[in-house]
Amino acid sequence: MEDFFEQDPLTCARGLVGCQFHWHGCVGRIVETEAYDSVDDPACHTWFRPATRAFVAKHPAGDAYVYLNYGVHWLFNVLVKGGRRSGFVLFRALEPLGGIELMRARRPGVKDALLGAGPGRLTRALGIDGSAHGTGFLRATTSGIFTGDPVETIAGPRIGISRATDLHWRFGDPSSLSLSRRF
DNA sequence: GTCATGATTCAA
DNA sequence: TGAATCATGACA
Repeated sequence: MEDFFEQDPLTCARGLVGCQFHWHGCVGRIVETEAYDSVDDPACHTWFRPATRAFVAKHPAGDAYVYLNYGVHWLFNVLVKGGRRSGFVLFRALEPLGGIELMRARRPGVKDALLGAGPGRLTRALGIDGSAHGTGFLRATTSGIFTGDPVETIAGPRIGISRATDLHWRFGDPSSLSLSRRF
């Protein structure tokens, strides 16, 4: 699966929709992603953060890039490099498939379909925080990504960014009930 | 729909 | 020192 991330970010982001994301006892179906290009994408952290450019240079494809957004929520990305272009894929939403009890325990009172319906909710449901940053989670035994059944995947503008809003680099399964927002 | 929340990075 | 930031939940 590591060579999967040796493509361009758009191909990776689109191809991940419908895949299964395993994370230390929990499993979810990825239903929403976004692509970021490390070179000519003003919305990518590499555009304005030297530390992120260093991360791209030092880490292999498939390593996790995790950071705290708005001082409140951890966001989970995967490094893409080695193909025609490098960048990141942001995991924005997933449907719980396994280990749901663990997710519920982390988010008391939240409906199952909403446990992973957003990039911040996703990390909280899975228990992801800064300790996952820079790890090669694809090579671990209790985490990884596996192909699932093919699904319809559509594209739309990325969410929450102020630059390059014309690029339709958000991908998702429009039939999912666990999207962070409707397409 | 509005609004408060509040860590980290980086430039000034 | 301060501006910017790939969001969420509570409330009306």
